[in-house]
Amino acid sequence: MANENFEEFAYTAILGLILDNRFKPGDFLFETELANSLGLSRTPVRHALGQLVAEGFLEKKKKKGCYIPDVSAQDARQVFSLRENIEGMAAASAARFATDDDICFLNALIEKEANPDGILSKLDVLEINKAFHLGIAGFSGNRYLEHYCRHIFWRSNVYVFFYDNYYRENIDYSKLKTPDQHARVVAAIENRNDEKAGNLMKFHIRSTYEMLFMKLQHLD
Amino acid sequence: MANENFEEFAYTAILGLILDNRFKPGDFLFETELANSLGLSRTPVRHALGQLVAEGFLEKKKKKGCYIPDVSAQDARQVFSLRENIEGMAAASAARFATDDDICFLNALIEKEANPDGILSKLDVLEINKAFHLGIAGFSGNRYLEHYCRHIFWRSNVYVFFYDNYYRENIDYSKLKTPDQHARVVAAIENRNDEKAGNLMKFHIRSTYEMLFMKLQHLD
DNA sequence: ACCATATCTAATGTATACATATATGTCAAG
DNA sequence: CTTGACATATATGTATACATTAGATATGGT
Repeated sequence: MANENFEEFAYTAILGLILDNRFKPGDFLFETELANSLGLSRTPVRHALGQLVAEGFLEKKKKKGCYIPDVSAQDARQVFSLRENIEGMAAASAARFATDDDICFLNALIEKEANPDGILSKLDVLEINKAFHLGIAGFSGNRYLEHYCRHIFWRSNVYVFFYDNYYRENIDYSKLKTPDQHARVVAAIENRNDEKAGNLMKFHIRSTYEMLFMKLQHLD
Repeated sequence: MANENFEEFAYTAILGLILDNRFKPGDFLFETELANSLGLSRTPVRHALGQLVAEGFLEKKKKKGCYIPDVSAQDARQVFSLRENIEGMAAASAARFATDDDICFLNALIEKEANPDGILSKLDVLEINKAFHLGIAGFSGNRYLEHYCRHIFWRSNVYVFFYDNYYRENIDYSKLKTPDQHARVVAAIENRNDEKAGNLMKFHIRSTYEMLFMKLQHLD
């Protein structure tokens, strides 16, 4: 990945800024400002913003700009209800189509998740979580389903980033129940039990949502 | 939608060209060429292509360009298997959340479908079909699900346009089984039977796929 | 004839100048 | 004090010129 171009650089850089809590929901991301701060022209920045909008990570008002999507309890319900079903499908499909290599990859992930060398930074956790969810999406063997997973994953992460405890306080991640839930999904995939894999994934996502739920009450 | 800008115009225009089979799988879509033929500069065209790539309609090679993904029996399977589940979800959701007005709208559609005044042109059929599927998507009450429905609907229509009998020969549309299947879905929604609505929609889409299936064999 | 290497070309990648629309603020009328 | 028309600033939308590079073609040594 040494030869990434400015568009790709801008894309990851902007994503990094968002994950770094540099913006709050509703904030606009100005092309000019980003271009200056990244030392680029507006062109690649604009392209990157377009991708982020297409992927659902940002929203856009015509002739106004891109902004961090506004959050509401109702929106969260829609997002997570859909994510539950979409990723449930992906996990079930992965249980049927994942190769042995794919499953090794997932097992390596949950091993690192449960027994990390050293403490996991927030960025590490994001990386692992992303690899897990998008990995399974990819192993579903359906490129369109993978695409939807990617979209709804990022969209729901707006909530996770801003309301999940782990991203606000310093908690020992490996002690949370998330790694265990991940492990059980992978086990079901390894056993080629598609129905169980789907249901465990749905449960995992619903569990994440319910953890956020109380913190979202005030949004209604 | 009178005030759409050039980026949106380019987006729909390019989509139209693809659905019109103006390119064959593997063909590159050149920015310069499209810009000239649409009477625009490369900038909005490039943006539109970026969206289409982000949405999975096109693929892209760095520094080379965007091209039509391979059409194949396997791809059709992926598309329709996903569409079945996505639109199934939407129909089930619509059975719970559609307003009485929404249901009136759907009933008017199936009435026009079963008893058209005069013969229905291919474009009429497309229009009705679009209104039915995207209508239900909208009545699901989930804007993200609606977005996915819209996407997979158009993507699957690449196959429908070129392999469905109705679009190749002159058949009396109201005598096909499609209108009846539509009607039964609407009835289930009207009865607020979400599970049945979902299953009937899945059946309808699977039925469409199976009608195409034989004609797709040679693609493998 | 074959393969490696140099050259060329056409399309993408990037910067920049300019056009246009939205939001905000000002000011006068009610 | 509120309201509405109008001016203005600012950020997006668009066109265009230029830079870069992947792939095609030509070249030349074996």
